[in-house]
Amino acid sequence: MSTAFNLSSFLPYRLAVLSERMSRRLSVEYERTHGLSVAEWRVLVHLQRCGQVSVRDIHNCVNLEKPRVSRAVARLADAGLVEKLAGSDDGRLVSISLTDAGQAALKEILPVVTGIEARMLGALTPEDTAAFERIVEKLHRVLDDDPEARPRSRLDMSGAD
Amino acid sequence: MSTAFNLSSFLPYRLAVLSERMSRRLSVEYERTHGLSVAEWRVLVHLQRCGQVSVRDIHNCVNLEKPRVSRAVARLADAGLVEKLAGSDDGRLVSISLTDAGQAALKEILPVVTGIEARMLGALTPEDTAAFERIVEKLHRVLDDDPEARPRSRLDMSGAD
DNA sequence: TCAATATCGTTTCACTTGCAACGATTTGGA
DNA sequence: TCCAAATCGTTGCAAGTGAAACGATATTGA
Repeated sequence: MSTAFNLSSFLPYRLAVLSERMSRRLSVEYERTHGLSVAEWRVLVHLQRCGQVSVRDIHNCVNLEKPRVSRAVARLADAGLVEKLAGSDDGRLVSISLTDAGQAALKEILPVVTGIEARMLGALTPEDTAAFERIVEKLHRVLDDDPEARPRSRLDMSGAD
Repeated sequence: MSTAFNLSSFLPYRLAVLSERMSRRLSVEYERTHGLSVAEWRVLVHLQRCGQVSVRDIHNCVNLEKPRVSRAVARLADAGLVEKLAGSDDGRLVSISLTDAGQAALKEILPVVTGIEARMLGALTPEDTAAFERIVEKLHRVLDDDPEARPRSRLDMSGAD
């Protein structure tokens, strides 16, 4: 009775369960409509935002391991949603960008996905949303100070620079 | 400029990134010290709480697919941390319980893991913690009403019964 | 009673994943 | 200049994963 540990109120577990459920809900959507995986979805979104980027850039920005990015890009290129160009000045770099088909796909997916997010956010009060931001950031900060934790990618830093 | 979608402020993404980082931080701990995976860790914890249970029970309670539970239990049994007994009345059921070694392992791991959690919670004010609970529950409720979302396991229901 | 159905745990199969190693290219220093 | 070290993207490999199928056992209904 001293060691009564309750998994269902354990912070990391609660976060994992909610996150998995939410991610799954979304991925069902773009998997069914466009056959995209989570990694591919993230790559597309990042490309729309940043134009021409390298694998390394994507890796640094959307929290995906380098091989995962490489494979996601390869699949997207096969599907014609993305274009890979040999780097001009630096021969090692690969310049990745959206094709018209890729832009069209995103244009279809984005409203659906943001709609689902809106339904979630709609259940929260403005104070909730603000609190959520604050809490997520605080938890990240704890991990930032923990040498055993993975560093967080730059893009996930919330202004605190 | 109309479709300026920012992944890093997208709710499901933010949740996924934080959750992965936190889970990884924890799993590093019990992986290094006891060679446990996330699934195995969850099974152990559930057993400590519920005594003798079946695979199905675990599956329903700790958000793991059935095959994943089955394999986690098999590995734990090989490692001697868990005991599998043929069901007495119902021949299909398997009765799974902690061995002494399993209890000992948990006794070692739990303080470390709860310590990490405490460091996280320590960064939050009591209001933050309360808000977090409330927000997580609200988001779950939205998914509960979504027929496309996975149902949530009973144990993850927060009192709202 | 006995066949049809449901449930339990395991296994098969195809696929994904991360780590490490690799070849190719570039950079930096002797 | 030229070789060592670093960086980029890819791939080999071993392990993990989910969906579906499977054998075994229980339950249900005629």
